[in-house]
Amino acid sequence: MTSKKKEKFIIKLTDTFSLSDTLECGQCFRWTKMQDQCYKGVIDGEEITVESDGKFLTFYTYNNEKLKTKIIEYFDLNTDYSAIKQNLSSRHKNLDAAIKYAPGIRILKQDPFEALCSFIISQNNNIKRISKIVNTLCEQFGEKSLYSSTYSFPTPDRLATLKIEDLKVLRCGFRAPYLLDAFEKVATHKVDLENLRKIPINDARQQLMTIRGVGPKVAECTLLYGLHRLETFPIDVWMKRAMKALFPEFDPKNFGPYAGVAQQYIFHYARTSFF
DNA sequence: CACCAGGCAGTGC
DNA sequence: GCACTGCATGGT
Repeated sequence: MTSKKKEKFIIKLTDTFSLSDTLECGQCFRWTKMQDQCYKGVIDGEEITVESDGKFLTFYTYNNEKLKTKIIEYFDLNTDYSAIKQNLSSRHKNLDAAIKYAPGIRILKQDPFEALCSFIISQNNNIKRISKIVNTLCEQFGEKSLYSSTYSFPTPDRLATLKIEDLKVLRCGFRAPYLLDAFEKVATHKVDLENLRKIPINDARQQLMTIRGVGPKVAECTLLYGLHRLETFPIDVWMKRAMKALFPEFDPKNFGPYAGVAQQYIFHYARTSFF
């Protein structure tokens, strides 16, 4: 490992933002908490340490300032969340309560392939073990960072060369064949992830669900967290409980074009406060 | 020991 | 269409 010092960059925040709520609300699996409001992770293959006091977002990286643009993009800092939250708050008083509970949450713009694989792994699983499996996948098949011990998320081409026995080290059980099918379909462009950004949402859902092990929930999470399709609305066990308790007789359609953002506030509220 | 965890595929009706 | 079940693994 080369000894190289990380450089420091500062981004001024212009809207409500919570680093911890954004990274710990269940949408991502590869960030490690270093201390309060300080996390280490990987964006676009580069190890990054990020901290925030809510007014500034400070990051440390071995790369140059070009990463600044990527980080602003990753944390979705150019989107007007006050407008989105205003839109959502007016739709239901309990949604307003969920938003006020953790108003600094943003929907990350993660890599779509990483999101797809992560949420295939997430099925019938818990967040701690999902993180463990995703990190092992990176350590086993990703590229090691030049200056540190972190690994990038492996490429579809690399993963498509693997056989079922290669995945035993992941200890991901019945999900292994699902991952293999995702690797193959993405690598061969039978499922073209980038194309899913622009096509009609139901076509995108159908495309993803041609992959074994990808049902409505995993497809929805891939579209929301990997492709920033904010109109999607992943429903898992927590969301079912929350909908029943907080929004009886309320159709998810009524959450409008930012239903995915609503979902994230409700999910976090349900999981950490309400029940 | 049972039951659960950000579901899904297979089966039976 | 809808209800039910098994599924790998690790944690309570």
